[in-house]
Amino acid sequence: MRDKLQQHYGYIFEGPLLDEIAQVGIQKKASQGSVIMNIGDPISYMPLLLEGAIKILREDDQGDELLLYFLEKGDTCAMTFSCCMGHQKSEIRAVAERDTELLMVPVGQMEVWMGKYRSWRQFILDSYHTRMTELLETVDTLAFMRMEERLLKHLQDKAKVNHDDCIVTTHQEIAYDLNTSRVVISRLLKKLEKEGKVEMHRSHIKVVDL
Amino acid sequence: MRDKLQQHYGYIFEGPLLDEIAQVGIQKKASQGSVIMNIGDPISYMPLLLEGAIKILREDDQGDELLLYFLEKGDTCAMTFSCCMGHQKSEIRAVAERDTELLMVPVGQMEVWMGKYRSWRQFILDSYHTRMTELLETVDTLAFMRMEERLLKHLQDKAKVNHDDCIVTTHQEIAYDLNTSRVVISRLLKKLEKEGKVEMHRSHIKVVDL
DNA sequence: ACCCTTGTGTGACCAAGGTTACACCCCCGG
DNA sequence: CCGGGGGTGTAACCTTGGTCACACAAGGGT
Repeated sequence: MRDKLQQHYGYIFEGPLLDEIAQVGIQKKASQGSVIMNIGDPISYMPLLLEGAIKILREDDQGDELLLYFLEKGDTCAMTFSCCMGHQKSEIRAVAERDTELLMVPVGQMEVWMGKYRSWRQFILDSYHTRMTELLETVDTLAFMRMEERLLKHLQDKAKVNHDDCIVTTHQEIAYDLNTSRVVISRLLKKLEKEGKVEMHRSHIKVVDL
Repeated sequence: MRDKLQQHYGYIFEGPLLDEIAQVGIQKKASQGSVIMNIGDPISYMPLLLEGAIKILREDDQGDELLLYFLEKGDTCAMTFSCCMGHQKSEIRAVAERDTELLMVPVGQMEVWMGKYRSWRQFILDSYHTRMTELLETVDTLAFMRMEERLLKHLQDKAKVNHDDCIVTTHQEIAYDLNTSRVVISRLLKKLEKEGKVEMHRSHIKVVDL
């Protein structure tokens, strides 16, 4: 575990901080599809990604879902800081996009390290910046793109985050992520296939146009 | 100016920091409708709002606009920090919603105060948190609400930020903010009027249902 | 080999909202 | 007092995407 910490965070944090993280951090594994954090959950730990990928979802009161963005190793969930300061409850859902290893740090440490380590402050600010940018991109997507473009972008993003141009999923799953219906996704996928941008097979899709 | 600083930021920042801010800050006035910061602008100052209100807009490459949120006195533009760390260029446009007074702080100071003042760090994190929450709300609006609801929400938000249930604007302006067309806004406003939620007059709208 | 579950394809239809075109009204300036 | 520009109302039409219904196909278990 210390290896992976060193590997993904070694160039960000100074030695003593890495030691502290390793000391207080609780290792956790999440298998693909499992819910790591749900909307309304109280937040007591902040996750650092060591391995794998996570997708962050938003849900409204009718249960409609929307994918916000993916997190990869080296990332953390800036939303969590946010929540530590505010309502203390999660505003989002985090689901393991594939098998994932996390290091859970008690939120109390955040404050302490904030005063103690310059690199931690920088890390927090960087995370906020990255997350802000991702959220902005999400807004752009929703505001300015049509469903067909959103779909293609989603497939490309998903391929990137899994390092595999072959996406194992169903039309229904995609429909949930994009907050639309299965029929619409089937329709548009067909269109994208005719345009030569994807290849469809049962339960998996190959993205040609990456 | 020092009065307003004390008034709106006095309870956040300690005395010495207030002094420093007053010392290096450049006072600036922006009259209603003027562009305070544009997309692509290099960022060298961070604005603190002393008086008035600002609206933050996003634009795509086709020139389509979308209002992200409003800022009021006591707020700052978290996007600006973001930009200070990243591309150095503004990702958004800021327009004075009404006559506004700003205090422009050189971005170099941010780093310095970050190490020096605990209250400044807290302020920056709080700002990020608030902005994050607002952006999330924007996403919700786009993803889950229909145009009629978005319109009503927009009018209510605008009324709040201007402390006036009577909104001076045109249908075209609203259409720009919501990234739709004037015709659609006229149509929906008529509907809202019939439902007793607003009253329409030439060049101004009264929000009944606040 | 048969069923059953899960995943897909498709036609028909509907609703929201975008587009075009044009009439009209208010108000201000000459 | 009349001409013109900005603001608004509305009909007609189109496109996108959401809904419903149902057929069919692939693969796994018994």
